[in-house]
Amino acid sequence: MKKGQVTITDLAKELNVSPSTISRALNNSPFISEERKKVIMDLAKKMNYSPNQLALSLLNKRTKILGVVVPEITSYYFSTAINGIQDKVGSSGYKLMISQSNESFEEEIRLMEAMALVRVDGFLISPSSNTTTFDHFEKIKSSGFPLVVFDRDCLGFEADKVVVDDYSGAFQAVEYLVKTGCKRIAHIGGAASLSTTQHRKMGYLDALAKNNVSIVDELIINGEDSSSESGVTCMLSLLNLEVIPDAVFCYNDAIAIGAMSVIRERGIQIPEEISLVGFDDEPYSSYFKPSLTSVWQPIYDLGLLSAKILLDNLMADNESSSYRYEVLKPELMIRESSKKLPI
Amino acid sequence: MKKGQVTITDLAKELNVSPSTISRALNNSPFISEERKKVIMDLAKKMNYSPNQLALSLLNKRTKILGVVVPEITSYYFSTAINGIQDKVGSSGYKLMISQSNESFEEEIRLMEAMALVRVDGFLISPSSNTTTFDHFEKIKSSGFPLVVFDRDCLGFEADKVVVDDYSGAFQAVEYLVKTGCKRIAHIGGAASLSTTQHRKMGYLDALAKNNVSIVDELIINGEDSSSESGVTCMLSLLNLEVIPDAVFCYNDAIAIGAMSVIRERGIQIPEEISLVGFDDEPYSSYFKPSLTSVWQPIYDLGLLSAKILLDNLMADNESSSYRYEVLKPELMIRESSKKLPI
DNA sequence: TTTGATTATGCAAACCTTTGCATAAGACTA
DNA sequence: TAGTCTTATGCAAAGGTTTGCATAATCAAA
Repeated sequence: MKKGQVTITDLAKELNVSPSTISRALNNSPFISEERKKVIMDLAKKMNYSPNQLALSLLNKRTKILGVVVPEITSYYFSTAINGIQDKVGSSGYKLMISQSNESFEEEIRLMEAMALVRVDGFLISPSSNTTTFDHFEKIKSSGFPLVVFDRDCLGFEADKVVVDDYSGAFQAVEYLVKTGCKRIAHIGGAASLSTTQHRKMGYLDALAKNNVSIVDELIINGEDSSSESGVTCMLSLLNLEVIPDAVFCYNDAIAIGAMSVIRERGIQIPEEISLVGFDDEPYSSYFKPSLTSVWQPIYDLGLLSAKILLDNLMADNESSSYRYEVLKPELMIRESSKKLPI
Repeated sequence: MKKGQVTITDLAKELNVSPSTISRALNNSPFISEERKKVIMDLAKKMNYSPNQLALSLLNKRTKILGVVVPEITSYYFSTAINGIQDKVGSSGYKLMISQSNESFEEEIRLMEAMALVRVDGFLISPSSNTTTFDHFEKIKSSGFPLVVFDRDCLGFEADKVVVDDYSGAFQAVEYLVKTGCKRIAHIGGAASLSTTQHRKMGYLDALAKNNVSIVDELIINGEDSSSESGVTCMLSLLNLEVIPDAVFCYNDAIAIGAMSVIRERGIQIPEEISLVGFDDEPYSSYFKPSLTSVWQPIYDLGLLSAKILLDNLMADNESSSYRYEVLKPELMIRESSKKLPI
C-alpha cells in the first residue's frame, strides 16, 4: 500500500464532482451521463487509478483471499495439489495465502488464526501429522469460515473433504504383488497418526487376507516419518530378519527409494529377489534404476476439486447442511521394480 | 470475514462506553482506569473479540502481507526457497501471498498487479524464463513497493537482488571433470533467456578455456526447457555424434536424470565411459544409481536472505538509494556419476 | 405559471479502528 | 467560592469505497 496511491477523492477533486459520482461512473451506473462517464474514465486511466481492495473488503466483508495450509510446501505431492488449487482459483479472481505447518499442530493453529484475522474468505487445509484433535477446525468453522479438508482425513470432524482412496491403491498394489508370486510381503508405513498411513496399511492387510497370504507381524514396520532416511532404517531392519521378505510395499516413494538403495547395497536383486512398490508416483520414480512401481494419485485433481468445492460454498451463501465427501481413485503404475504377471 | 464477527462497537454497547475507550483499554493506554481495563479485557476475551486487520490495514497503510511470485511451486528448488522465506518472515507476523507464473510473462504481470491491488507490503520475485523486459517491475517499484529479485537476475533492471553464483558452480564442476581426465565435455543448457542458463554456460566455457580443453560447438546443446524430457532428447542427439562425449555437464539435475536414463539404455557405463554432472542437488540425486554428482545450491538461504532484505527495507522507511546485490556460493557434491580425481 | 416527471448529482452512513482534541467530573488550592 | 489541575472519557475525523435517499436542475404537460 503506497503513499502516492491515487484515490477516488483525488479524481473527484480534479473534476470538481463528488466521490460518489466518480464511483458510479467507474462502475458504469446508468445514472451518470455518458459524457461525464467518459471524462471520468479517461482521467482514471490517465491518473492510473485503481480501487483500494482493502476498503472494498471492509465494505463487502470479503477479501477474495483463500487460506491454504499444507504440512510442507517442499514435497512434490503438496506443491502439485497447490498447483491444482491455484489453477482453479486464479480465474475467479481469488488470491492464495499459503503456509506450511511443518507437520506441527501448534503451527497449524497459529497459521489458521493469523489467516482468520486477515479475514480470508475460506480455508483449504491438509492437516499436519500431529493434528489429532480438531477444536481449532471447529472454531474456525463455527466462526463462519467455509473450510475444505483435503488429502488427509480427520476422523470425527465433519466438513467437506476430498481424499484419495488410499485403501484401494494399497489393495491394488499388494494384490498385484501376490499375483506375481510374492509370499512374504513386508510393509513400511508412514507417520502413525495419519489417515493415509492407516488406510494404506488396511489395504495391505486386506489384500493379504483376501488372497490367503498369512499376515506376519515382523514384516510390518511403522516408520518415524515418510522420508527416504526412514526407508533406509526400516529396510535395514527388514534385512536383518531371519527370513527376509520377497516384496516390500512402502508408504510412499521416498521410503521406497531409501529402501531401494539399501537393497542394492546388499547386492540383492530387484525384483528377482525382492519386489519393491512405492506410493505417490513422484516424477523421478520412473527414472530410477530399476524404475519404481508405484501408486499414482490424482493429486492435481485433488487440489482442483477441493478448490472447486470451496468456491461453490462461497457462491452459495446459504449454508448447506450436508457435507461433501469426495474420494478420488489412484492407479497402480507397474514398472521394473516389481515382477511381471504370469500369463 | 464473517457475519458474526464481534467488533469494538459491540463491546462498547455491551458496557455502555464509547468505542474509543474500548480501543484504548485493549491497547493498554495509560488514560484508562485499571479496573475498567480489566472489565473490558475480560469481556473482549469472553466475546472472542479480535481486531479487524482490514480496518487496521486501511488505517496504517500496510497489510503485513508479502507477495511472492515464482516460476513454479512444484519444483524442489523454488519450494525450498519459499521455505526459507516463510521461516524468515513468519516470526515478524508477515503473511505470504504466493503464486506461480508458470514461466509465463503475461501471468507474471497479472499476478503482480493483483497483488499490488491487495496492497501487499512488498514483493519477492523470481522472474519467469520469458520475462525479458522489466517495465512491470519498474512500475511496481515506482509505485513505491519494495521489491527483491531472487535466483534469476534481470540484466538492466536495478533492484535488490539475491542470486547464486552459477558461474562459479559450473566452473568448479567442469574443472573437476577436466581434472578427472575428461576431454570431450558436453553441455546441455536450460531455457535460453535465463540468467542462470547463461552464467552456467559461461562457467563451462571458461573452465574449458582455462584448462586448455578445446571448445567444440557440436557438444553444446541448448534444451527447450529444464525438464527430464529435455534431458532425454538432448542426450539422444549427443549420442548420435560421430564421436560421443566422455562427460556431460547438465544445466540441472532433472536434465541429468533424463540423460542418465538414455545413457544406461544404450549400455554405456557411467562414469567409466561418460561422466555426468547435474546442478541443484535435488534430494533424490544421491539415491540414483549411480548417485549423481551435482552442484548444491544454498537455495534455502537464498529465500532466507531475500526475505531478510525485504524486511530490512520495510523497517527502514527512508529509501536507500543503493541496491544490495548478494551472491551466494554453490558447492560441488561429488558422487558416483563422475570419476575420482587421480591422486 | 404551476405541477409532475425525469435526469443527474451530492450527502451521509456504513464497514472497523485509532487518536488528537475537547470536556466532564472530581479534587485540590488560594 | 471560585479557580486550577487531574483524570477519565467521549467526539469526530481519517482511511477509501459504495449506495440509499434526498435534492437540484431541466423540461414537458396542463
